[in-house]
Amino acid sequence: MPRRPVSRLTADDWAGAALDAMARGGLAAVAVERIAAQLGATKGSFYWHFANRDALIAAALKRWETDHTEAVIRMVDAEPDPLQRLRLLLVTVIEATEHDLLEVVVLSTADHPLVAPVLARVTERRISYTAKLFGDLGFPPAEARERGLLAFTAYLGHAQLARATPQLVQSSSTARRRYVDRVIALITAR
Amino acid sequence: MPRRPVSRLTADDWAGAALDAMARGGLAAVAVERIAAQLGATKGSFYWHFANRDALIAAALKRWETDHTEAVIRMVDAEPDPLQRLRLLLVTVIEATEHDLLEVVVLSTADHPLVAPVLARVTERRISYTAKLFGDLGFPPAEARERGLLAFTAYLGHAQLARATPQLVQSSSTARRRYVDRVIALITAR
DNA sequence: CGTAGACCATACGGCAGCGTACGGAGGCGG
DNA sequence: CCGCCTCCGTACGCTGCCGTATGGTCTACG
Repeated sequence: MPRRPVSRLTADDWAGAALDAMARGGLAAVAVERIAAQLGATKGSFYWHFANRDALIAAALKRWETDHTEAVIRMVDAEPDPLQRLRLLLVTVIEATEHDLLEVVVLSTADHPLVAPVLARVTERRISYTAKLFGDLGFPPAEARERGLLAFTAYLGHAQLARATPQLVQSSSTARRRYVDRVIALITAR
Repeated sequence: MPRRPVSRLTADDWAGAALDAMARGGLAAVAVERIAAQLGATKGSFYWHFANRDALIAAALKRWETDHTEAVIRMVDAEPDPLQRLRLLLVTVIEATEHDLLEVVVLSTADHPLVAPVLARVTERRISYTAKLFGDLGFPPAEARERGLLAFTAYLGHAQLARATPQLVQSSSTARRRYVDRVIALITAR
């Protein structure tokens, strides 16, 4: 079993550093030389592990795709009560948008050719899971899908609003809870 | 009264061209030399009218701020019936996001230092107007504000969804109308 | 111990974009 | 007709970034 020396870097190290840079400065911050410097290496190392910059972006996005969405779904799905599941999901993801810049950065680059397909998959996965939650609440499939989509747009809108006017989005946990309660009340009304 | 010869350009010409470029390729497309070429001029002209690139971006954003938001508000405000006013607003802005890329481009650059303050002002203006519409419907001020904010996040979320997964957002006018109806029904429920 | 291969640093070429220097054209008043 | 002021084209330097070429170093392994 080969032990990896600290001085050597793996492709995953680069992908992780790329995600960090992306969270801080957007897709434009994923620059080979800058990340190399911040990693204490040079481009020579990078171009050994990756063909080009696009390959790095793709790797970072793949990691984001597998790590974030599925982890949240697994965590939420452990909650037994259907209504509490929905509430837990909304609270979790809305809270996440306030410290996890990555979410909103990916959103802001939706039209990038490398981002678009990943984002489309993640979005579809999230909406269908949310729709499933409404199905668990007893709504028929079509209706569940529609309400799930509404819940998702409420989430997206809140995330965007937090960026556009942070001062309007009170970040206290009670305020967040009130917002979620309001959304849930409206969106589960029969 | 000095007549302006066609060969000469004004600062407003540059701002307009910058908005066009921005609508097509985002903030990164607002490049001095590229816009100059597309305008049939060179940088020499540009740096006579503007100090630097940031000044051009600022001018373009100012024009967007004054032109778009107020125009929509004036148009919507001509509708006499309060409920129809709300419906007209939602239909108009949601439809607008499908052919007016500018909206969503500005959103996607929310964290840019030049964009942030403009976007904050525009957002606050829009939310407060939407809140006023709910006030017209008879809701008390605090409640109107809260519902206005919800309506606005529904709009933002839909705009983001249209970018993330265009295939999920049916662009037919009837589908759009159904979505708006659903949102209004939920959001005006007492 | 020695060699092959994995890994990386250095150096280079190229491109795109910003900003500056400067000269020239063209209208307009004197 | 002449000079001035406005406006613009040309040429240049600089920086940041991508990608390549090439040689060096370290490690596993025979």
